[in-house]
Amino acid sequence: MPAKLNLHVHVKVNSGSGGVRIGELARRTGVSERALRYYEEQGLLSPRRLPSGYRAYREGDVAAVRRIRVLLAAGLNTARILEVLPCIVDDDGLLTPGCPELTEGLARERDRIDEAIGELAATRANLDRLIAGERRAD
DNA sequence: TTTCTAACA
DNA sequence: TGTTAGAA
Repeated sequence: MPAKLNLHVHVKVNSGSGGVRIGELARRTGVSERALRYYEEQGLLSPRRLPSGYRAYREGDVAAVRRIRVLLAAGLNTARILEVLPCIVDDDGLLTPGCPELTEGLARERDRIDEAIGELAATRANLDRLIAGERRAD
């Protein structure tokens, strides 16, 4: 039998209400309200405002926040995420580079991390020697 | 009760 | 990012 690929096209658009408020979005994503407001400041989210001044998020923002978290966890800063987001393809939670140039850019981010790891490893080695009371050979 | 902005013992 | 004060 052919591979079973279940494509849940949850086209669940907004419920009739005015939108998701920050408290609920925070609960549903596990991200603090503080962080959600920060993402907005960085241009990563742009909820509309209710006459009360309260932020009204769209249902899709739940997934948007998850994407942001994945990217942050990958070491990208908010500025980088802002420019990279439009090239990201989200297949039900699976994020993949949508543009070829993005893949290259991310590979360089990885190299940058490798360098950092190398420097930390060297620093740790120096610390080990210091702890062991190793004496220089001169 | 919830959210908002602004600011930091 | 957390936390918090003061207001709506």
